[in-house]
Amino acid sequence: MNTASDHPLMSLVDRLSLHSAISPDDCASLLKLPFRSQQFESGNALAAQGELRDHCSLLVSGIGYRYKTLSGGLRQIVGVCVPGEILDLKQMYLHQLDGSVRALTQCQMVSISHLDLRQLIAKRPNIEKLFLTEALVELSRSREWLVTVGRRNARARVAHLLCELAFRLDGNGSPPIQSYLLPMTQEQLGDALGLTSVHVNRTLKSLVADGSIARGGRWITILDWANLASLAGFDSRYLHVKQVGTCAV
Amino acid sequence: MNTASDHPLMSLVDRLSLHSAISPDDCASLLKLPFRSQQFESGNALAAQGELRDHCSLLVSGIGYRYKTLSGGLRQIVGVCVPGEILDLKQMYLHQLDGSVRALTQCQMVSISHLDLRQLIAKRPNIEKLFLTEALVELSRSREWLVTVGRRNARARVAHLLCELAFRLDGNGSPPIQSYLLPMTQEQLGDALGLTSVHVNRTLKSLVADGSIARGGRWITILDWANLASLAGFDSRYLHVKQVGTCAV
DNA sequence: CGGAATGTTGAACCGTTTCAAACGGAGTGG
DNA sequence: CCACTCCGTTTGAAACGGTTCAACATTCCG
Repeated sequence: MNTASDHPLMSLVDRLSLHSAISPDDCASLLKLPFRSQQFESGNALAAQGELRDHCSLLVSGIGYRYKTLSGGLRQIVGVCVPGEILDLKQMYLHQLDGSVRALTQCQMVSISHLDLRQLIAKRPNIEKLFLTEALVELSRSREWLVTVGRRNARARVAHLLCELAFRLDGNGSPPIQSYLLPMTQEQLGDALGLTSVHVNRTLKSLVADGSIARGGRWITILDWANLASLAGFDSRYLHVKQVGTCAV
Repeated sequence: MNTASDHPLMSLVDRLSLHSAISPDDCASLLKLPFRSQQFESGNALAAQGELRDHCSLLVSGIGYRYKTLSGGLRQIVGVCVPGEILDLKQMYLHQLDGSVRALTQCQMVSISHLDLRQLIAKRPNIEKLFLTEALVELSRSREWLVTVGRRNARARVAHLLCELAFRLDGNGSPPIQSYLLPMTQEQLGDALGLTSVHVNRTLKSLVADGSIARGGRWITILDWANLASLAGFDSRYLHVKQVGTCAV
């Protein structure tokens, strides 16, 4: 089900092909890009250092999160990053970065120079179209997240995030996984959902109480997908994943 | 200060050039696109009808808003649209639309066929780069909005939106305007900020009470920009507007 | 083993919502 | 010109969802 290959850039190809058709030629030329690889421990900032300034960062394995910090020290997590995502496209096109990215789990990241990427795009403009498509999907996720935080109550917020993670954590467009290791603390869940870690805790317990999920440590099992999804108001279309499996919701 | 031209597509060129450099050739070829124009009254859905299905919609004048509706009837406004914005790029690249757009004021909209646009892009790939840049700026705004709704209290939320509107409503990259007609009802403000219209009302009054703003009907005057911006935690960089004026904040 | 980070629980508190009623202005028809 | 209606705004009082603070339990990790 997953494309078998240990080439780091294959993660990018896999991800792009979730949302668009990608030609063999485009794929081949992407895989020819020069890159430098780095490892990051959980909790560290996912950012290229020093001489890699004019580079794009690609998350190859592991999970990360995007966040912004308020002056008062409050933090809002604005996105979860999965393998194949380019972490700082914005910097390449806008020469300015707002927000930061950190590793939730141990991560492998790859740096590709803007120059190489621009040369590739000049030769194969379709690559830029793929990037645009990715940006639009990310925008779509961001807007749904906004709905979650703005208009859903705590139970629906937590449920919605659990549903999204079930779809995204294995990252190959298959139906939602039914059981997974939550990659974030309850405090991070709170920062993502606009809640307190205390209230996230109580909400998780209430979801367990009515049998929607089961929980062992950070291990989440979705016991009743239909119930959880309806409670969350979850409609997977906003993820814009070309359905390959047989997933109703 | 505004580019003087009554060609509808000039609004697009103006907007694109807020965030990127745009060559005279690209500009000229954009202006040659065939289009069809439509008017919409305040409150109406901004969407091309029937035979204009495979078209992109460009907002030429007026203000609109994007929103998503929950099953329970609750609504979250996820963006404000100003002239020059393409309303449904997503549909062109992802063949699927989530969310809707409505007119806040009377709007002029122009439709451009996907086919024409694709042909233009094939000839001038740089146009796609401009669209990508726009999408990234919109993503940036969407994330800041998420911070607003997730982690700011009611006063900061309202203040932040007022600051953003001061920057965007006249739409040509100049310093924030100090006085403007709020294009939305308090209920719409609430739907945008994840608040109740009742509480928006009280919050506006409290902003008036401490002298940050003045208000006459829907007319908003920012009396103390520094105060309002600091109260909101507003940092205009997320708008990614190439500063032309002399604006500190 | 010890210490730090994360998770859990209770009780009091507070920002925001809810509900309900009244007010104001704009537009319409008599 | 008045009466009427509609829509948005304003105000008050009560209720609620979520926060805060603080203490304790647990897990993780060196």
